[in-house]
Amino acid sequence: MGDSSSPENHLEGQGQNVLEREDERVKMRTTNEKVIHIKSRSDGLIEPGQKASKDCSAENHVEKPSLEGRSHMNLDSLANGCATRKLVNRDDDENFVRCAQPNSKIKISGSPGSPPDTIKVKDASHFVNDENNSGDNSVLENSERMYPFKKRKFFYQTSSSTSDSWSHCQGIVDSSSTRVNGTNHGAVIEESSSMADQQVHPASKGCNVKLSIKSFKVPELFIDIPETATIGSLKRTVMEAVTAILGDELHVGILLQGKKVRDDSKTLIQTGISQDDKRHRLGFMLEPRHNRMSSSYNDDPCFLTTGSRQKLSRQSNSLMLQQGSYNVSRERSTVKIENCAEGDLNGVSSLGDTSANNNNMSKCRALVTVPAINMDALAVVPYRRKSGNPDFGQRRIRRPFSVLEVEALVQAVEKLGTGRWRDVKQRAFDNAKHRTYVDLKDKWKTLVHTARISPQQRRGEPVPQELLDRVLAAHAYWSQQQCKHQLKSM
DNA sequence: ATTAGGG
DNA sequence: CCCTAAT
Repeated sequence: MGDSSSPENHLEGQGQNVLEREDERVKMRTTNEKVIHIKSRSDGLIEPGQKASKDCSAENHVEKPSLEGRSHMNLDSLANGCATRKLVNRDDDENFVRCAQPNSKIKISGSPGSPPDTIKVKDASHFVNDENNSGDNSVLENSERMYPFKKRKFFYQTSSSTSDSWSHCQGIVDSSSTRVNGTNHGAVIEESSSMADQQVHPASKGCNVKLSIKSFKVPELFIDIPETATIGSLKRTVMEAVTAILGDELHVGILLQGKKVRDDSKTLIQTGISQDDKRHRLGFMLEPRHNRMSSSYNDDPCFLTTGSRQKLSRQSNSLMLQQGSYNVSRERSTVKIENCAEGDLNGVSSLGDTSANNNNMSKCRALVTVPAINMDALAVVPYRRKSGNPDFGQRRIRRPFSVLEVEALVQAVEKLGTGRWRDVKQRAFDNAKHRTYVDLKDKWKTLVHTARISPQQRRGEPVPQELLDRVLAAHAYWSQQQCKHQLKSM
Protein backbone atom coordinates (compact mmCIF):
# COMPACT_ATOMS: atom_id res chain seq x y z
CA MET A 1 0.00 0.00 0.00
CA GLY A 2 2.80 2.27 0.73
CA ASP A 3 3.97 2.90 -2.68
CA SER A 4 1.86 4.64 -5.09
CA SER A 5 2.15 4.49 -8.75
CA SER A 6 5.27 4.82 -10.69
CA PRO A 7 7.16 8.00 -10.85
CA GLU A 8 5.70 10.43 -13.22
CA ASN A 9 7.61 12.40 -15.61
CA HIS A 10 7.08 16.01 -15.92
CA LEU A 11 5.42 16.49 -19.13
CA GLU A 12 6.50 19.63 -20.60
CA GLY A 13 4.69 21.91 -22.84
CA GLN A 14 1.50 22.84 -21.28
CA GLY A 15 -1.19 23.30 -23.78
CA GLN A 16 -1.76 26.91 -24.15
CA ASN A 17 -4.18 27.26 -26.88
CA VAL A 18 -6.75 28.25 -24.50
CA LEU A 19 -7.24 31.63 -25.85
CA GLU A 20 -9.99 30.61 -28.08
CA ARG A 21 -12.59 30.33 -25.51
CA GLU A 22 -11.45 33.24 -23.59
CA ASP A 23 -13.76 35.47 -25.36
CA GLU A 24 -16.70 33.50 -24.43
CA ARG A 25 -15.67 33.13 -20.92
CA VAL A 26 -15.00 36.71 -20.55
CA LYS A 27 -18.46 37.51 -21.52
CA MET A 28 -19.89 35.32 -18.99
CA ARG A 29 -17.75 36.81 -16.42
CA THR A 30 -18.91 40.14 -17.40
CA THR A 31 -22.36 39.21 -16.73
CA ASN A 32 -21.72 38.04 -13.33
CA GLU A 33 -19.56 40.76 -12.26
CA LYS A 34 -21.74 43.37 -13.64
CA VAL A 35 -24.46 42.22 -11.52
CA ILE A 36 -22.33 42.11 -8.59
CA HIS A 37 -21.10 45.53 -8.98
CA ILE A 38 -24.43 46.92 -9.39
CA LYS A 39 -25.61 45.25 -6.38
CA SER A 40 -22.84 45.85 -4.11
CA ARG A 41 -21.77 49.10 -5.27
CA SER A 42 -21.76 51.88 -2.86
CA ASP A 43 -21.31 55.34 -3.90
CA GLY A 44 -17.73 55.56 -4.49
CA LEU A 45 -16.28 54.33 -7.62
CA ILE A 46 -13.07 53.17 -8.78
CA GLU A 47 -10.99 55.74 -10.24
CA PRO A 48 -8.49 55.10 -12.84
CA GLY A 49 -5.87 56.38 -10.64
CA GLN A 50 -6.50 53.77 -8.13
CA LYS A 51 -4.16 51.61 -9.83
CA ALA A 52 -5.31 48.50 -8.80
CA SER A 53 -5.90 47.23 -5.61
CA LYS A 54 -2.51 46.07 -5.77
CA ASP A 55 -1.64 44.18 -2.91
CA CYS A 56 0.99 45.68 -1.24
CA SER A 57 2.17 42.86 0.73
CA ALA A 58 3.63 40.84 -1.95
CA GLU A 59 6.36 39.49 0.00
CA ASN A 60 6.13 36.13 -1.33
CA HIS A 61 8.59 33.63 -0.49
CA VAL A 62 8.25 30.51 -2.28
CA GLU A 63 10.58 28.02 -1.14
CA LYS A 64 10.72 24.69 -2.56
CA PRO A 65 9.21 22.26 -0.24
CA SER A 66 11.09 19.23 0.49
CA LEU A 67 8.73 17.13 -1.41
CA GLU A 68 10.37 17.85 -4.61
CA GLY A 69 12.19 14.67 -4.91
CA ARG A 70 9.09 12.76 -4.98
CA SER A 71 9.98 10.56 -7.79
CA HIS A 72 8.36 7.84 -5.90
CA MET A 73 5.82 9.23 -3.68
CA ASN A 74 4.76 6.95 -1.01
CA LEU A 75 2.74 7.06 2.03
CA ASP A 76 5.28 8.72 4.10
CA SER A 77 6.15 11.30 1.68
CA LEU A 78 2.59 12.08 1.35
CA ALA A 79 1.88 12.17 4.94
CA ASN A 80 4.95 13.56 6.41
CA GLY A 81 7.46 14.58 3.97
CA CYS A 82 5.68 17.70 3.14
CA ALA A 83 6.22 20.85 4.88
CA THR A 84 3.21 22.89 5.44
CA ARG A 85 2.27 25.60 3.13
CA LYS A 86 -0.05 28.14 4.19
CA LEU A 87 -1.69 30.74 2.24
CA VAL A 88 -1.84 33.88 4.08
CA ASN A 89 -4.35 36.02 2.69
CA ARG A 90 -5.11 39.36 3.87
CA ASP A 91 -7.97 40.41 1.97
CA ASP A 92 -11.26 39.13 2.58
CA ASP A 93 -14.05 38.60 0.29
CA GLU A 94 -15.44 41.15 -1.95
CA ASN A 95 -12.40 42.61 -3.26
CA PHE A 96 -14.16 44.31 -6.02
CA VAL A 97 -16.70 45.72 -3.84
CA ARG A 98 -14.12 47.18 -1.72
CA CYS A 99 -12.56 48.84 -4.57
CA ALA A 100 -15.75 50.56 -5.18
CA GLN A 101 -15.83 51.91 -1.79
CA PRO A 102 -14.57 55.25 -0.89
CA ASN A 103 -12.45 54.12 1.91
CA SER A 104 -10.76 51.48 0.02
CA LYS A 105 -9.49 54.07 -2.22
CA ILE A 106 -7.33 55.41 0.40
CA LYS A 107 -6.31 52.09 1.53
CA ILE A 108 -5.42 50.88 -1.84
CA SER A 109 -3.21 53.68 -2.63
CA GLY A 110 -1.39 53.13 0.54
CA SER A 111 2.13 52.07 0.83
CA PRO A 112 3.13 48.63 -0.16
CA GLY A 113 4.26 47.66 3.16
CA SER A 114 1.30 48.38 5.23
CA PRO A 115 -0.63 45.18 5.04
CA PRO A 116 -1.51 43.87 8.35
CA ASP A 117 -0.97 40.48 7.00
CA THR A 118 0.57 37.88 8.83
CA ILE A 119 3.24 36.18 7.03
CA LYS A 120 3.55 32.83 8.45
CA VAL A 121 6.67 31.04 7.87
CA LYS A 122 6.79 27.47 8.55
CA ASP A 123 9.76 25.37 8.09
CA ALA A 124 11.16 25.37 4.71
CA SER A 125 8.01 25.97 2.87
CA HIS A 126 5.72 28.80 3.21
CA PHE A 127 4.42 31.45 1.10
CA VAL A 128 2.21 34.30 1.18
CA ASN A 129 -0.55 34.58 -1.17
CA ASP A 130 -3.08 37.14 -1.46
CA GLU A 131 -6.38 36.33 -2.77
CA ASN A 132 -6.18 37.38 -6.27
CA ASN A 133 -2.81 36.02 -6.42
CA SER A 134 -1.43 39.32 -7.08
CA GLY A 135 1.43 37.83 -5.37
CA ASP A 136 1.75 35.57 -8.25
CA ASN A 137 2.85 38.25 -10.42
CA SER A 138 6.07 38.49 -8.78
CA VAL A 139 6.61 34.86 -8.53
CA LEU A 140 4.91 32.99 -11.20
CA GLU A 141 4.51 33.87 -14.74
CA ASN A 142 1.71 31.69 -15.65
CA SER A 143 -0.98 33.57 -14.08
CA GLU A 144 -4.06 34.12 -16.00
CA ARG A 145 -3.37 37.73 -15.94
CA MET A 146 -0.86 37.18 -18.56
CA TYR A 147 -3.40 36.71 -21.20
CA PRO A 148 -3.22 39.39 -23.74
CA PHE A 149 -6.83 40.22 -23.63
CA LYS A 150 -7.56 43.74 -22.98
CA LYS A 151 -11.01 42.88 -22.06
CA ARG A 152 -9.77 41.14 -19.13
CA LYS A 153 -8.54 44.27 -17.69
CA PHE A 154 -12.00 45.46 -17.45
CA PHE A 155 -12.96 42.60 -15.40
CA TYR A 156 -10.05 42.11 -13.28
CA GLN A 157 -9.10 45.37 -12.09
CA THR A 158 -7.05 43.96 -9.41
CA SER A 159 -4.90 42.24 -11.84
CA SER A 160 -3.71 45.23 -13.61
CA SER A 161 -1.30 45.83 -10.96
CA THR A 162 2.30 45.52 -11.32
CA SER A 163 3.14 46.66 -14.71
CA ASP A 164 0.17 48.58 -15.79
CA SER A 165 0.60 52.20 -15.94
CA TRP A 166 -3.07 52.61 -15.93
CA SER A 167 -5.94 50.61 -14.88
CA HIS A 168 -9.51 50.23 -15.68
CA CYS A 169 -12.37 50.00 -13.51
CA GLN A 170 -14.98 47.62 -14.44
CA GLY A 171 -18.12 48.79 -15.89
CA ILE A 172 -19.60 49.79 -12.74
CA VAL A 173 -21.89 52.53 -12.22
CA ASP A 174 -20.23 55.59 -11.19
CA SER A 175 -21.67 58.20 -9.08
CA SER A 176 -19.15 60.85 -9.35
CA SER A 177 -18.85 60.81 -13.02
CA THR A 178 -21.23 63.57 -13.35
CA ARG A 179 -18.88 65.84 -11.82
CA VAL A 180 -16.30 64.99 -14.29
CA ASN A 181 -18.50 65.47 -17.18
CA GLY A 182 -20.63 68.37 -16.57
CA THR A 183 -22.71 67.51 -19.52
CA ASN A 184 -25.22 64.84 -19.55
CA HIS A 185 -22.85 62.35 -20.75
CA GLY A 186 -22.78 59.27 -18.83
CA ALA A 187 -19.53 58.14 -20.08
CA VAL A 188 -16.46 59.25 -18.51
CA ILE A 189 -13.71 58.35 -20.72
CA GLU A 190 -10.32 59.55 -20.80
CA GLU A 191 -7.97 58.82 -23.45
CA SER A 192 -4.45 59.64 -24.00
CA SER A 193 -2.19 58.21 -26.50
CA SER A 194 0.63 58.66 -28.72
CA MET A 195 -0.55 57.68 -32.06
CA ALA A 196 1.59 57.75 -35.05
CA ASP A 197 1.06 54.41 -36.44
CA GLN A 198 -1.58 53.96 -38.99
CA GLN A 199 -1.62 50.38 -39.72
CA VAL A 200 -4.51 48.81 -41.35
CA HIS A 201 -4.96 45.85 -39.19
CA PRO A 202 -6.81 46.27 -36.02
CA ALA A 203 -4.42 44.03 -34.31
CA SER A 204 -1.55 46.18 -35.15
CA LYS A 205 0.74 46.98 -32.38
CA GLY A 206 1.73 50.48 -32.78
CA CYS A 207 1.28 53.12 -30.28
CA ASN A 208 -1.46 52.59 -27.88
CA VAL A 209 -4.46 54.59 -27.21
CA LYS A 210 -5.06 54.34 -23.57
CA LEU A 211 -8.57 54.50 -22.52
CA SER A 212 -9.80 54.68 -19.08
CA ILE A 213 -13.41 54.02 -18.73
CA LYS A 214 -14.46 55.38 -15.48
CA SER A 215 -17.81 53.90 -15.53
CA PHE A 216 -20.56 52.52 -17.55
CA LYS A 217 -23.78 54.15 -16.98
CA VAL A 218 -27.20 52.97 -17.64
CA PRO A 219 -29.18 55.93 -18.72
CA GLU A 220 -32.59 54.68 -18.09
CA LEU A 221 -34.33 51.79 -16.72
CA PHE A 222 -38.01 51.45 -17.00
CA ILE A 223 -39.83 49.52 -14.48
CA ASP A 224 -43.40 48.62 -14.68
CA ILE A 225 -44.72 47.87 -11.36
CA PRO A 226 -48.01 48.30 -9.63
CA GLU A 227 -48.27 50.92 -7.02
CA THR A 228 -49.23 48.38 -4.54
CA ALA A 229 -46.08 46.53 -4.97
CA THR A 230 -43.76 46.52 -2.09
CA ILE A 231 -40.39 48.01 -1.98
CA GLY A 232 -39.02 44.60 -1.83
CA SER A 233 -40.64 43.60 -5.03
CA LEU A 234 -39.56 46.76 -6.67
CA LYS A 235 -36.09 46.03 -5.65
CA ARG A 236 -36.32 42.64 -7.07
CA THR A 237 -37.88 43.85 -10.22
CA VAL A 238 -35.16 46.30 -10.81
CA MET A 239 -32.66 43.65 -10.18
CA GLU A 240 -34.30 41.42 -12.65
CA ALA A 241 -34.47 44.09 -15.24
CA VAL A 242 -30.87 44.81 -14.77
CA THR A 243 -29.77 41.28 -14.82
CA ALA A 244 -31.96 40.61 -17.76
CA ILE A 245 -30.14 43.25 -19.62
CA LEU A 246 -26.77 42.41 -18.39
CA GLY A 247 -27.46 38.79 -18.43
CA ASP A 248 -27.71 38.56 -22.12
CA GLU A 249 -24.47 38.20 -23.67
CA LEU A 250 -23.25 41.64 -23.89
CA HIS A 251 -21.02 43.18 -26.32
CA VAL A 252 -19.46 46.50 -26.33
CA GLY A 253 -20.46 49.10 -28.76
CA ILE A 254 -18.26 51.97 -29.63
CA LEU A 255 -19.61 55.36 -30.24
CA LEU A 256 -17.71 58.12 -31.79
CA GLN A 257 -19.38 61.42 -31.60
CA GLY A 258 -22.60 59.73 -31.06
CA LYS A 259 -22.33 57.48 -34.02
CA LYS A 260 -21.95 53.85 -33.63
CA VAL A 261 -18.81 52.53 -35.09
CA ARG A 262 -19.60 49.31 -36.70
CA ASP A 263 -16.58 48.37 -38.64
CA ASP A 264 -14.66 46.21 -36.32
CA SER A 265 -11.82 45.88 -38.69
CA LYS A 266 -10.92 49.47 -38.73
CA THR A 267 -8.12 50.61 -36.62
CA LEU A 268 -8.56 53.19 -34.01
CA ILE A 269 -6.64 55.70 -35.93
CA GLN A 270 -8.64 55.02 -39.01
CA THR A 271 -11.76 55.48 -37.13
CA GLY A 272 -10.57 58.69 -35.79
CA ILE A 273 -9.75 57.67 -32.33
CA SER A 274 -6.43 58.99 -31.54
CA GLN A 275 -4.47 60.98 -29.21
CA ASP A 276 -5.95 64.26 -30.15
CA ASP A 277 -9.40 63.12 -29.49
CA LYS A 278 -11.04 65.08 -26.92
CA ARG A 279 -12.56 63.01 -24.36
CA HIS A 280 -16.26 62.65 -24.68
CA ARG A 281 -16.01 62.02 -28.30
CA LEU A 282 -15.69 58.41 -27.65
CA GLY A 283 -18.37 56.43 -26.04
CA PHE A 284 -18.93 52.90 -25.09
CA MET A 285 -22.08 51.07 -24.63
CA LEU A 286 -23.04 47.72 -23.47
CA GLU A 287 -25.76 46.10 -25.36
CA PRO A 288 -27.43 42.78 -25.64
CA ARG A 289 -26.06 40.53 -28.19
CA HIS A 290 -29.32 40.17 -29.95
CA ASN A 291 -31.00 43.34 -30.71
CA ARG A 292 -34.32 41.89 -31.34
CA MET A 293 -36.40 44.85 -30.76
CA SER A 294 -39.40 45.84 -32.59
CA SER A 295 -38.97 49.46 -33.09
CA SER A 296 -36.70 51.46 -35.21
CA TYR A 297 -34.26 52.72 -32.75
CA ASN A 298 -32.75 49.43 -33.18
CA ASP A 299 -29.88 50.86 -34.97
CA ASP A 300 -29.62 54.16 -33.46
CA PRO A 301 -27.42 54.32 -30.48
CA CYS A 302 -29.13 57.41 -29.44
CA PHE A 303 -32.48 55.93 -29.31
CA LEU A 304 -32.50 56.26 -25.67
CA THR A 305 -32.10 59.89 -25.98
CA THR A 306 -34.80 60.37 -28.41
CA GLY A 307 -37.89 61.40 -26.74
CA SER A 308 -39.91 59.78 -29.39
CA ARG A 309 -39.29 56.34 -28.30
CA GLN A 310 -42.15 54.75 -26.76
CA LYS A 311 -41.56 51.85 -24.65
CA LEU A 312 -38.56 49.87 -24.45
CA SER A 313 -38.61 46.30 -23.83
CA ARG A 314 -36.03 45.18 -21.47
CA GLN A 315 -34.09 43.33 -23.98
CA SER A 316 -34.03 46.19 -26.29
CA ASN A 317 -32.48 48.34 -23.78
CA SER A 318 -28.92 49.12 -24.17
CA LEU A 319 -26.70 50.20 -21.51
CA MET A 320 -24.66 52.87 -22.85
CA LEU A 321 -22.50 55.36 -21.42
CA GLN A 322 -22.27 58.20 -23.62
CA GLN A 323 -25.64 59.48 -24.24
CA GLY A 324 -27.43 60.76 -21.37
CA SER A 325 -30.99 60.01 -21.78
CA TYR A 326 -33.22 62.17 -19.93
CA ASN A 327 -36.71 61.56 -20.59
CA VAL A 328 -39.66 62.47 -18.76
CA SER A 329 -42.10 60.13 -20.18
CA ARG A 330 -43.68 58.31 -17.44
CA GLU A 331 -46.78 56.37 -17.43
CA ARG A 332 -49.17 55.98 -14.66
CA SER A 333 -48.36 53.27 -12.38
CA THR A 334 -45.08 53.10 -13.98
CA VAL A 335 -42.24 53.95 -11.90
CA LYS A 336 -39.56 55.28 -13.94
CA ILE A 337 -36.23 55.08 -12.50
CA GLU A 338 -33.94 57.64 -13.75
CA ASN A 339 -30.40 57.17 -13.18
CA CYS A 340 -29.00 60.10 -14.82
CA ALA A 341 -27.76 62.43 -12.34
CA GLU A 342 -27.79 66.03 -11.80
CA GLY A 343 -27.95 67.02 -15.34
CA ASP A 344 -31.26 65.43 -15.23
CA LEU A 345 -33.50 67.43 -17.33
CA ASN A 346 -36.52 65.62 -16.42
CA GLY A 347 -38.27 65.94 -13.27
CA VAL A 348 -38.85 62.55 -12.10
CA SER A 349 -40.45 64.46 -9.47
CA SER A 350 -43.46 62.89 -8.11
CA LEU A 351 -44.24 59.35 -7.99
CA GLY A 352 -46.60 57.32 -6.11
CA ASP A 353 -45.39 55.45 -3.21
CA THR A 354 -41.83 54.96 -4.02
CA SER A 355 -41.47 58.51 -4.94
CA ALA A 356 -39.60 59.37 -1.89
CA ASN A 357 -37.01 56.90 -2.65
CA ASN A 358 -36.81 57.90 -6.15
CA ASN A 359 -36.07 61.38 -5.30
CA ASN A 360 -33.25 60.37 -3.23
CA MET A 361 -32.15 58.13 -5.86
CA SER A 362 -32.22 60.67 -8.52
CA LYS A 363 -29.06 61.77 -6.98
CA CYS A 364 -27.38 58.71 -7.99
CA ARG A 365 -26.75 58.69 -11.56
CA ALA A 366 -26.70 55.34 -12.99
CA LEU A 367 -28.79 52.43 -12.71
CA VAL A 368 -27.64 51.74 -9.36
CA THR A 369 -30.85 52.78 -8.06
CA VAL A 370 -31.01 49.39 -6.63
CA PRO A 371 -29.05 49.99 -3.53
CA ALA A 372 -30.85 53.16 -2.96
CA ILE A 373 -34.19 51.59 -3.05
CA ASN A 374 -32.85 48.94 -0.99
CA MET A 375 -32.86 51.11 2.02
CA ASP A 376 -34.88 49.78 4.77
CA ALA A 377 -38.23 48.98 3.46
CA LEU A 378 -37.84 45.38 2.87
CA ALA A 379 -40.95 43.43 2.72
CA VAL A 380 -41.80 39.92 2.18
CA VAL A 381 -42.87 39.60 -1.32
CA PRO A 382 -44.35 36.61 -2.91
CA TYR A 383 -42.41 36.85 -6.02
CA ARG A 384 -40.43 34.22 -7.62
CA ARG A 385 -36.84 34.22 -6.90
CA LYS A 386 -35.06 34.49 -10.08
CA SER A 387 -32.05 36.55 -10.35
CA GLY A 388 -33.11 38.87 -7.71
CA ASN A 389 -33.27 36.84 -4.67
CA PRO A 390 -35.04 38.05 -1.66
CA ASP A 391 -31.85 37.73 0.11
CA PHE A 392 -28.95 39.21 -1.59
CA GLY A 393 -27.77 35.80 -2.46
CA GLN A 394 -25.50 36.93 -5.12
CA ARG A 395 -23.40 34.43 -6.81
CA ARG A 396 -19.94 34.91 -5.61
CA ILE A 397 -17.50 36.31 -7.99
CA ARG A 398 -15.24 33.96 -9.74
CA ARG A 399 -11.88 33.60 -8.27
CA PRO A 400 -9.70 31.33 -10.20
CA PHE A 401 -7.20 29.56 -8.10
CA SER A 402 -3.73 30.73 -8.62
CA VAL A 403 -0.96 28.31 -9.06
CA LEU A 404 0.22 29.17 -5.65
CA GLU A 405 -3.10 28.31 -4.20
CA VAL A 406 -3.22 25.10 -6.09
CA GLU A 407 0.10 24.18 -4.74
CA ALA A 408 -1.02 24.92 -1.25
CA LEU A 409 -4.09 22.85 -1.76
CA VAL A 410 -2.19 19.99 -3.18
CA GLN A 411 0.20 19.97 -0.38
CA ALA A 412 -2.48 20.09 2.21
CA VAL A 413 -4.36 17.28 0.62
CA GLU A 414 -1.26 15.24 0.29
CA LYS A 415 -0.97 15.36 3.96
CA LEU A 416 -4.52 15.42 5.14
CA GLY A 417 -6.33 13.50 2.56
CA THR A 418 -9.45 14.21 0.61
CA GLY A 419 -12.00 13.89 3.28
CA ARG A 420 -11.00 16.58 5.61
CA TRP A 421 -11.61 19.79 3.78
CA ARG A 422 -12.22 21.60 6.93
CA ASP A 423 -8.73 20.83 8.02
CA VAL A 424 -7.32 21.53 4.64
CA LYS A 425 -8.93 24.85 4.77
CA GLN A 426 -7.53 25.62 8.12
CA ARG A 427 -4.17 24.35 7.24
CA ALA A 428 -3.57 26.00 3.96
CA PHE A 429 -6.23 28.58 3.46
CA ASP A 430 -6.90 29.79 6.88
CA ASN A 431 -6.43 33.31 5.85
CA ALA A 432 -8.12 33.12 2.54
CA LYS A 433 -11.53 34.04 3.64
CA HIS A 434 -13.04 33.64 0.26
CA ARG A 435 -12.02 30.04 0.00
CA THR A 436 -14.36 27.85 1.87
CA TYR A 437 -13.76 24.24 2.47
CA VAL A 438 -16.38 23.56 -0.09
CA ASP A 439 -14.42 25.60 -2.53
CA LEU A 440 -11.35 23.64 -1.78
CA LYS A 441 -13.17 20.44 -2.18
CA ASP A 442 -14.53 21.58 -5.48
CA LYS A 443 -11.18 22.76 -6.58
CA TRP A 444 -9.69 19.44 -5.81
CA LYS A 445 -12.37 17.84 -7.83
CA THR A 446 -11.59 19.95 -10.79
CA LEU A 447 -7.92 19.48 -10.29
CA VAL A 448 -8.30 15.77 -10.48
CA HIS A 449 -10.31 16.18 -13.57
CA THR A 450 -7.84 18.56 -15.05
CA ALA A 451 -5.04 16.22 -14.38
CA ARG A 452 -6.80 13.53 -16.28
CA ILE A 453 -7.64 15.37 -19.39
CA SER A 454 -5.24 16.31 -22.05
CA PRO A 455 -3.37 19.53 -21.65
CA GLN A 456 -5.13 20.83 -24.69
CA GLN A 457 -8.43 20.57 -23.03
CA ARG A 458 -7.44 22.43 -19.98
CA ARG A 459 -8.47 25.92 -19.50
CA GLY A 460 -7.50 28.77 -17.39
CA GLU A 461 -4.07 29.39 -16.13
CA PRO A 462 -2.14 26.31 -16.82
CA VAL A 463 -1.32 24.37 -13.75
CA PRO A 464 2.16 23.00 -13.72
CA GLN A 465 2.18 19.41 -14.69
CA GLU A 466 4.18 18.71 -11.64
CA LEU A 467 1.29 19.76 -9.50
CA LEU A 468 -1.15 17.80 -11.51
CA ASP A 469 0.95 14.76 -11.10
CA ARG A 470 0.89 15.24 -7.43
CA VAL A 471 -2.82 15.65 -7.57
CA LEU A 472 -3.23 12.33 -9.24
CA ALA A 473 -0.86 10.67 -6.93
CA ALA A 474 -2.48 12.05 -3.84
CA HIS A 475 -5.89 11.32 -5.17
CA ALA A 476 -4.96 7.77 -5.91
CA TYR A 477 -3.38 7.32 -2.59
CA TRP A 478 -6.21 8.70 -0.56
CA SER A 479 -8.80 6.95 -2.58
CA GLN A 480 -7.08 3.78 -1.75
CA GLN A 481 -7.03 4.62 1.88
CA GLN A 482 -10.65 5.32 1.80
CA CYS A 483 -11.41 1.98 0.30
CA LYS A 484 -9.39 0.20 2.87
CA HIS A 485 -11.17 1.84 5.66
CA GLN A 486 -14.43 0.95 4.18
CA LEU A 487 -13.49 -2.63 3.82
CA LYS A 488 -12.31 -2.74 7.36
CA SER A 489 -15.49 -1.42 8.74
CA MET A 490 -17.37 -4.00 6.85
C1' DA B 1 -20.97 23.05 10.75
C1' DT B 2 -19.14 19.43 7.54
C1' DT B 3 -19.01 16.17 4.07
C1' DA B 4 -20.08 14.34 -0.44
C1' DG B 5 -21.95 14.78 -4.93
C1' DG B 6 -24.69 16.41 -8.47
C1' DG B 7 -25.83 20.57 -11.14
C1' DC C 1 -19.58 28.06 -7.94
C1' DC C 2 -24.18 26.69 -6.17
C1' DC C 3 -27.44 23.61 -3.94
C1' DT C 4 -28.69 19.70 -1.17
C1' DA C 5 -28.96 15.74 1.30
C1' DA C 6 -27.00 13.43 4.92
C1' DT C 7 -24.09 13.53 8.77
